[in-house]
Amino acid sequence: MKSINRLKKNYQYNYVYKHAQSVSDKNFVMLYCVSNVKVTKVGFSVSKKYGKAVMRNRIRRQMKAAVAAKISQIKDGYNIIFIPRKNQSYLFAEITESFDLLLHKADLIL
RNA sequence: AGAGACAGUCGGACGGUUGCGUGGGGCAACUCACGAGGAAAGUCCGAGCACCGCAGAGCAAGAGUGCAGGCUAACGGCCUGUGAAGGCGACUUUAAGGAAAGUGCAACAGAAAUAUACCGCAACGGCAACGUUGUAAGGGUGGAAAUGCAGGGUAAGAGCCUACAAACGUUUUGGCGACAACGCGUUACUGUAAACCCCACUCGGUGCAAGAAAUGAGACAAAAUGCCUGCUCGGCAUCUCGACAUAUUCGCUUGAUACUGUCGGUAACGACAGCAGUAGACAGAUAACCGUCUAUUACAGAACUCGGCUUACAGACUGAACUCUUACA
RNA sequence: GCGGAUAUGGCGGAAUUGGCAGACGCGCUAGACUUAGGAUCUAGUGUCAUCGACGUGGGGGUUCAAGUCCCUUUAUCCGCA
Repeated sequence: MKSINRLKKNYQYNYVYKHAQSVSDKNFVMLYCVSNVKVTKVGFSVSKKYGKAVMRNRIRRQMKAAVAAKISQIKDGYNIIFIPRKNQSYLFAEITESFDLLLHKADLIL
């Protein structure tokens, strides 16, 4: 995942939280909104309640890997945040499946 | 053979595809090197470093430490000892100064809780009930009742006397010392300091979001305001200020570094020589998937850096041959 | 990163300087009253092998005695930026 495709600043996250529409399934929540830049930026948020640092890092990396595989298929000009809901570990395939579903629901796939 | 005790190590490996961070090379495409832990954790201590001018002086308050000697940059850490407690033993554990400076507290029970005489025992008086005196053996209460036990002694008793033991004080000897051994004296002074306190020693504050540079916006032309944690003294800054905003650069990683050997030391550790490599991000890299190895791996993720402590931990392994029990020779 | 607080029956919340743990309120259970329900009144209500023992988030320690003092640990909450 390229550095340009990431959400970086706290104010960027706050903007998305304020203006976002949300889509969710039983495992993940996806927040998205239209950006004023042409590039799509993706961020990940894992709460402290999810687990200890190792658990949080692992789910974040898996999510990153899942998004990196599809970044070329996603429409340009959106800010997206993914949040895991449950306190459990996932298989990589489950994550990919969920993300596909969510992106289709939100109609962000080219 | 069984059961223990001690010291320590590792903590997945290899291959494939696709990726990430930092640094080097290259005009570029790209390529090369390196890339989490023993606890990175908890934040319980100690330092470095930075700023508060130097980190200052005195007083007060507050906090911490508490057997001895040593090690260390320092420490509340470590080592070797001493005492005490536990274990048949190898060995383990230990906040272990002062209760004879003072204050407080000790419920209930019990006659009495730091001072005493309820029952009792004995003598004397009395017909008797009982009284007076002596006593602290025995009884019961309690965590604790003027050391325990045996003999002598006595009206009954009592360290009143003696032996053994206990506690305390002390001469001598040994030890750097904590302390130990022997002798002598005494039998008083309940416990609690992890209650206040006393004694000895230590401690200025804030923390890398410290702080320095840069850019931009803004404010003020004011001698009073702010800072050095309370008070007193003493001092500093303000003709620019400047975390108000940006998060661009620095701080940022080679350090009281690890390993190996020799020497010194019981050891912690030190000296010398050799050799080894070096995460440094800023929404934050070290990954995703697959295959093989019996295999779905424990606890767990650096954020300025070190030294400790504490806590968590699947499984695998090593050393010295240290103790006890049983069997056989 | 730095700093602070809390934890007691089913719930809220007491317990003085260490001295009988569960005061008080809510809830729950049973009974009374009522045709019935509500309200009201009365009694009970931590666990167990029920003499008694164990119980204040978990584990140790000091003390004759610990909810209270000390150490350690877990969870939750809050503050600074």
